[in-house]
Amino acid sequence: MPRTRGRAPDGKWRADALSREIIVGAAIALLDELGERGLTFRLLAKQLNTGPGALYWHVTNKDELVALAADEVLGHAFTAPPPPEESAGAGLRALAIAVFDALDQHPWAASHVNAPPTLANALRLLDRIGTLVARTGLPAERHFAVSTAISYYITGVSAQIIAPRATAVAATDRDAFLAQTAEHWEKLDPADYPFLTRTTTDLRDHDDRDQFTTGLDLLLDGLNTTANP
Amino acid sequence: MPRTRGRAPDGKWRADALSREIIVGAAIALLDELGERGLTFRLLAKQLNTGPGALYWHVTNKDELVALAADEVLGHAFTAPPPPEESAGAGLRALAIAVFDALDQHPWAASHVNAPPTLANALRLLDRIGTLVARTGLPAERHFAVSTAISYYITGVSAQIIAPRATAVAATDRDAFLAQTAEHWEKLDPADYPFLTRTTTDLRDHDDRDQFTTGLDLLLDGLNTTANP
DNA sequence: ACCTGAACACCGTTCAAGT
DNA sequence: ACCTGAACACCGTTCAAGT
Repeated sequence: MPRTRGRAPDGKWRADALSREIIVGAAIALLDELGERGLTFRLLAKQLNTGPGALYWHVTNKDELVALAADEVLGHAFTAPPPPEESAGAGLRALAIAVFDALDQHPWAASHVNAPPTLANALRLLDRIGTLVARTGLPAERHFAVSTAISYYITGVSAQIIAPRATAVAATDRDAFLAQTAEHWEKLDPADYPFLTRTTTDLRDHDDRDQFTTGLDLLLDGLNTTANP
Repeated sequence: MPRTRGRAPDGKWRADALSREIIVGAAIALLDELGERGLTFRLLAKQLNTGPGALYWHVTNKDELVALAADEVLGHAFTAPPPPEESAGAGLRALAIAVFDALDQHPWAASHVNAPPTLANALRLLDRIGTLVARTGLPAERHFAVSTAISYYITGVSAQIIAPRATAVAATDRDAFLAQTAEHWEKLDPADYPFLTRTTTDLRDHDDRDQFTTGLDLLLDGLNTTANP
């Protein structure tokens, strides 16, 4: 797993040399355009003017490639510098929303951010959460459990909300899908599903980002009352 | 998509007739044993003494088959009848834990419980959550957002916690994986990762179920203070 | 209506061989 | 050290043909 660009035998840089970063970048482009099933080593190799075998010198296998691509995308959440002095709660909220928005741009990525973190940006995310949690009044022995809980919420709930868009093709399909699901709910027996049958308009009209922040704010409220009882 | 067993031309039941339920049941067994990649239409057909083509009469494709299998597994959370009269919070907590435990037994399933729900048991889960949420003092227009938030937490965070076990083979691997990840964290620069580098023992010793309930309790605390300010 | 199984159009991955 | 591309061992899915 080299971290530098290749060099031709004569010692000069090859303009078209492969590298992990170049491969991951091209993979992200294909994933955005064609989804996870559309990403193929043959196609990726063609885009990079090589054979499929060449990629395996830089990347262990497809699972690793997709994981690297997802971590790269997660890193987009950190482009803005962390705002200086705000409350821990506000910092956690801003961080969570930045992650949601980053993953929202690349729907295939959300379900590939794994826990516990081992890749650079996932590590960074948990560390930032932990540092913010440590700033609350919470006893130290609870920092790990609470920080990972928040981290799990961010990536897990983002994946739940965003993943359907990775299957449905375009953004326009979302409305059609929701309308169809709402119709399905309307046909259910109200005796069996009293809640769903009276909630179909909310389903049609809901906003994904609001869904994410609703649960997030409940979680942070709970953190707040636990830390400052 | 037939819901009944097949019948031979002479009108008698065939003992070996296929059905959606039989196929899903056999698929669950293979998924448990071999994981998602191990489930193959050829292998599944062989187990059921048919050819792969026969399965396509009962099931649209592999995605649908795995989704049906996951929903079936989710249904295990409802085997115990809902305890009669408890507080909404206690009911939600018990329900959430029942879902976690059900998915925990079939690690491949967690990441395939999709939102918004369209299959029977996922619908049932959201309806039960909604009914419990309606029992709190929360204004009606917030019921949908809060219920789905809780539902997303349950399935999304369960998937995050449980999914790694679907890749790692046995339960013994978990300790090895955590130890290896902890070693990785220890080698990080404390200047870059102040939180992670002092939290490695918590990582080694944590319990997955506690992780799940920690965030869940924060969320329910938040719900409680929001509903009864 | 339901099942059969060969065939199609792919995959991920490996590896001897090149430079 | 890095790249090439043919070859291996599979897949999911379709479909004409059977009962």
